[in-house]
Amino acid sequence: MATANNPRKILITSALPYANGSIHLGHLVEYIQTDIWVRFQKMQGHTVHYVCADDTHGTPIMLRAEKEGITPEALIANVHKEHAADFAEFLVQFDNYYSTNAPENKELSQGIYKKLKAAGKIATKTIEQFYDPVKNMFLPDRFIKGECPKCHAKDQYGDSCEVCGATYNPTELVNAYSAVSGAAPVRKETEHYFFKLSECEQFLKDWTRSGTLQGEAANKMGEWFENGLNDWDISRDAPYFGFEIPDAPGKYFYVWLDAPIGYMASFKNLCDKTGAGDLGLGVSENTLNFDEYWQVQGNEGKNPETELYHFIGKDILYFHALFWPATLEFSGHRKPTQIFAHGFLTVNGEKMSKSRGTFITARSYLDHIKNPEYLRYYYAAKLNSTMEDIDLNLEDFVARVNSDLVGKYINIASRTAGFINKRFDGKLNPTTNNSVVAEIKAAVQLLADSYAGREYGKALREIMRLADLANGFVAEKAPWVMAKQAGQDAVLQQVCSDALEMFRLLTLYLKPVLPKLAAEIEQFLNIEPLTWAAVDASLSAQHSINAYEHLITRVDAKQIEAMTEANKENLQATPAPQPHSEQRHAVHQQNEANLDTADAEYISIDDFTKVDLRIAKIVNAEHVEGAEKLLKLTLDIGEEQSRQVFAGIKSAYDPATLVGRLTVMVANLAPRKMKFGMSEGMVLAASDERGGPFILSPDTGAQLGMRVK
RNA sequence: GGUGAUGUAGCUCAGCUGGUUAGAGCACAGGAUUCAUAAUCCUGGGGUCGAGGGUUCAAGUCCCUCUUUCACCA
Repeated sequence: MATANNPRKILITSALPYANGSIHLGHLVEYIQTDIWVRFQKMQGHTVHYVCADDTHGTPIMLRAEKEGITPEALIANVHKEHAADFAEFLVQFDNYYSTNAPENKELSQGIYKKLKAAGKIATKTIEQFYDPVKNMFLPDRFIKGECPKCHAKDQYGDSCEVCGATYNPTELVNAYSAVSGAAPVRKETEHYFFKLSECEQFLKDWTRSGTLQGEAANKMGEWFENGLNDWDISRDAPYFGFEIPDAPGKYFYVWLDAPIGYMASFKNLCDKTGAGDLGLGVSENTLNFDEYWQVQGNEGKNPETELYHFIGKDILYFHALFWPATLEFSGHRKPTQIFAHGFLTVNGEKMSKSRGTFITARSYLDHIKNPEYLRYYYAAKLNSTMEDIDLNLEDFVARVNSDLVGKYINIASRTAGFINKRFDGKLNPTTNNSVVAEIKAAVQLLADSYAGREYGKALREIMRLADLANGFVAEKAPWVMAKQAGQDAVLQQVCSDALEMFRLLTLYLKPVLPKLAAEIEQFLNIEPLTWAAVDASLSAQHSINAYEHLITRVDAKQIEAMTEANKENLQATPAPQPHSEQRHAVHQQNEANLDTADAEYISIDDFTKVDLRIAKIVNAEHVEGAEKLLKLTLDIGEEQSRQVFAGIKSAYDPATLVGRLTVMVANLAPRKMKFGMSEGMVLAASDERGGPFILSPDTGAQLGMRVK
């Protein structure tokens, strides 16, 4: 283990926010989670670098800039300024907040691409994509709109319907049109560059199981492997805002290729800035060495000298646990030490909603609630190491902040500092060997472990339990009684000094979460900035504290109301579409390579006769262990061997009632290997949102094996 | 449709490898206290741990079925 003399060298990142919108409370879960971890590690005395950047490339940004009549560069510069200010006010303390549209990133992206190419991991393939013939550009799915094929709601996106929730391919949209020009999209061939992810399967299987992911995340990855990995489409055609691919004019890197490389670029930029002060002095201790953090060192590709951690949302696990490590591996770089995925934010138990006023931007929070540390505290109280979603319950938020922070914690100082200041001129007594102080100190390891393990909720529960003890101590000693009695001065001073020592320790424990408040308290207590090692110190004899000024105020529920009201008003002004998840977007990008070409509205009779429909008798039906929706059916269609078919009808049928029934099956469907065995056909059943599934039954007289046509 | 999660007091959440009458905070009720921007302390009411079945001497905790909510994929 690293010690204070041998600090660990840690590079930490949060996911790059897209430069196409404001930071909102959902984003902040991640940045606050990461920042707390960063601050904790720094308090431990480790060498920590926390970098991030705006993710600036891609079609949405290009089009938005055009719409606003400015260059993409101007757009992302504005957004960068806004994002940086939001993060700073929420006390998210990056060591560097950069941009993916930077020379370092261009050089690194192109360099990595060249190495992947040299390693034989790049291929080209001609694919067909939707093309806007008026705008003369290829269209990502989300820029194709039309009527929902299921409920026929107008103006739905190419991947899913926001009215009925159906998901589909853009090809299924009725009367599709380009969201850019309104023209009907046409299909057009184009050559794309692919990263041969399919060849990286073994490496990735090993890597995802090597302790780099949370258990749930590793399970999730197993799912991808079962389906087999597809090659990853990493190119886009001009016009595109991004980096041009070397030796491929008119072809650009897909934004998701250069986005994670932005982690490296931001760090590179930091190294260069840091190194500038050491010109001519050789390698100073403060000089950051880029290669030390990114090149493979040591054996087996592991890097024992430095650590690399990525904090991400569970929606982009795919990119960080598959594409990213593969990209690093085959371009000769080190891989992340661990990836920490967190869940999403809900507000009052539901998805953030503009109509309910719960789609709250960082700025709006600051305008109404003012104090960012309330949100940091509340999130921390809810956060753990899993990928579960966390809920911001606004009523609970008010209650928790007021009772925990104001009522319990700050109150300890508030109720005792007055005596010290008024009666003893700010002078403290040396701390006795107080049992409550001892218990608070004894929690140090548990708390360190909780923070390190990202179990912030557990840490804060413990801290609040300790705060309760401190208040109990004050209530028991009743200093206000002593104050009225003669000859009790020394005891009074001692009790209050003890209470302030408790307060100091609690402040230390809370500092990763509440850094600004902690700094104010350090000033009040007249002490050096608290580090984790300061647990062993104490407020010593004859130490003087400064006058107590009220440190924080309660939140008024009216502020919350005003905030949600204000955000409801925003809805009228900006009818912006609900942002699509990055995951969905990106995976559809990938699937574009696999689009079926034949998609005519009519099929010929020949097409139909290809389907061999038969009357089948259900000779057996049973539950499948481990399957949530499947029944295993044994079907007789008059052949020598009966067929085994897995059907997703468990929700509607009890197996016992099915045995003996006649139904209709597709007899010539290619057998498919499923998790529970081979499925050798398909049973027909009707269903939609009104109910189902309902399996088909032939009219009386039909015999098993008869052809349906 | 598949997969990964999830469902514990009014609200937000703890409950590790199964083990005494299921916990906390908030809210609520009663009492104490007045140092503290009505904060604090003590006591109390409140839960068939999503439903059903099973394993076990013993299950919130393990297994099966159904179901809720969320996410990813098809």
